[in-house]
Amino acid sequence: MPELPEVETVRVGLAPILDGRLITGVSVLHPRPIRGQDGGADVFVHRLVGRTIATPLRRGKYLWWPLDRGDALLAHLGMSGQFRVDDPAAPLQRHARVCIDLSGGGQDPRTTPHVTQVRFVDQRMFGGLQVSFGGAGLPPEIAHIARDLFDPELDRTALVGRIQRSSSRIKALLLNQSVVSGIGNIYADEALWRARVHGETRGEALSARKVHALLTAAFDTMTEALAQGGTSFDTLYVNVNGESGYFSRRLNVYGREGEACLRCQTPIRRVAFANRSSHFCPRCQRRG
DNA sequence: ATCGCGACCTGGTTGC
DNA sequence: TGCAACCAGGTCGCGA
Repeated sequence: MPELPEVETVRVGLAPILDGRLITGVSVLHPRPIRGQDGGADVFVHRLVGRTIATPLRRGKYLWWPLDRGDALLAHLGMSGQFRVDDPAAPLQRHARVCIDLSGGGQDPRTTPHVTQVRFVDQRMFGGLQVSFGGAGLPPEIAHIARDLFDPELDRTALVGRIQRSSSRIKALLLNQSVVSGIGNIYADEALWRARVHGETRGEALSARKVHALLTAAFDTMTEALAQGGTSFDTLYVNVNGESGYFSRRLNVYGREGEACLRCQTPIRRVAFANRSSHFCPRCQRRG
């Protein structure tokens, strides 16, 4: 569910809560979200308690909290994962899976209470947490994840070239996290609509100019979504305070099957694509 | 190299 | 009202 703008909203929300805080306790309420942890819950807890956290980082849809010995708590929200910041005495959310107690001063003691609990809440449990030993840089578990469009070190020319050399369909390339990360089904459909590209066009059939326009469309869509606090259809996606974003009001094609295209009034179509749905305008977005 | 598919999960909505 | 089928924004691994 959460794509780059939603994960970045969570990262920004967590930053002042986590930076400089000490982990005083961890409780694993369900084993599923730490399935990737070698050694299971005991090791997970042992490696976190007593550690100090730095500012959280992100690549694509992955988030990690650097810890004081060069390792990190690596997290993916999956389809329904949330990080919630609560008073430890507040009632547990129904799908709370892991609770992490923090103490010590945050950056701003007026807004960060002395004792806080960060809860990983995940209804469907496609998300996960694990301690990674990658050193200060990118956790090795996500070495295959390409830079995202918000990454200042992204080599856009190389990315355009990679896309143009591929016989894959452009929507599959946008969704492939080892090509460019952070884009999921919603923003892929939105970017393709904005750039007037049919998702089944092969990468090799697109001009460099068109690929650039498509990447710019994806970047702009995600930038606008981030400014709105992310996209949400319901309470499944929320920020660290449990609030939903407003970008769903601005979606141009996603979820608009049968409704008029906002450019040409042609009814938006929905078709199956790689085990999910694609939404597009059959007039604005012609196959290449 | 690429694709479709199933698996991993829960729960809300839809239709009979 | 009950119940089954279908749907959901992600990722991984399999076999073709």
